[in-house]
Amino acid sequence: MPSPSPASTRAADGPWTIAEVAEEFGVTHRAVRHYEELGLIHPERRGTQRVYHRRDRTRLALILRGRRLGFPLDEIRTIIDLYDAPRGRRSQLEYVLAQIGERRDDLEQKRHDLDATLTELEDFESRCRADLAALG
Amino acid sequence: MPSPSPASTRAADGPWTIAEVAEEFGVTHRAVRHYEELGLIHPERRGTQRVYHRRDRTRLALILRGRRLGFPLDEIRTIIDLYDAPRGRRSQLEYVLAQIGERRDDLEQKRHDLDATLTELEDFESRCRADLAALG
DNA sequence: GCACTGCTTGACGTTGACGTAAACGTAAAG
DNA sequence: CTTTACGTTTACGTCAACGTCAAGCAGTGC
Repeated sequence: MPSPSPASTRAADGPWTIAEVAEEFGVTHRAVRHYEELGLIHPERRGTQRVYHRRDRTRLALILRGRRLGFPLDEIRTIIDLYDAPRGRRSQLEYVLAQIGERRDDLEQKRHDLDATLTELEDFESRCRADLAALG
Repeated sequence: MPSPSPASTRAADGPWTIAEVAEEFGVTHRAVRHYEELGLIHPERRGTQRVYHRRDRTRLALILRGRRLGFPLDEIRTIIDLYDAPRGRRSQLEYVLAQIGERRDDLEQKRHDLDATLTELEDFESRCRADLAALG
């Protein structure tokens, strides 16, 4: 019977070491530490060592996605911090909503650029395929 | 009668100076020259001065769009050079088509990331608006 | 006890994308 | 003919995002 062995060698759901998360996300441990230096993640400390939980992995995924979209790291920080910002008072909620608006405008600009680029590229591809077909 | 005055003070369609294109595209002349140093644009020279034509402006627009999407400049160069690459021989056409494929994969990955980010952000916005409504 | 392996903290190096300052040419305006 | 407004090259500076040592701590294996 499979007992919930707590000292399993491979941590599938438990906390992770820096090497494990770095490996899993395809970045170096140096990059992970850099994100921490800039305040994008806050892993637990057990003595001197960093311990990563599911929450840190979620943030890391958001960081890397933001990076793929070309956002600078400090902007990424403000975005993901937004999700944890206090929203108890009306003024706080209104601030968060304003920030969301700005971010959305930016993202929609990017989608505009992206769609235009893809359309042009696909047009060009069609022309190339036509040329290729014309060559016999 | 409006004659085709060639010495018009504002060039609406003629060639442009570096200051004009920089102004128009919202970048510095230093940036424009930087793009030239990296081989992304090749303005004409009239003596020592740079003269920009419609072709250069088209390229500049592509450069800035690529930059907004987070592409590095040398990658942007290979992309826009692709549009001018020779496609006479079959092998050349096949190379161009392969390059197009890579670029398209990259762009579609970005669209994936972009759509996911926008969806999450809009979900979050809805929740915030609900919270705000609940506050009276 | 000691080597080995993995993690930690500095601290300096690198690359990309420009910024900035110096020093000089040039052409129209006064 | 000098001033003013742009334009040019050359060269070093800067900032972000890490890379790359160097040197030390900490549990583990024998």
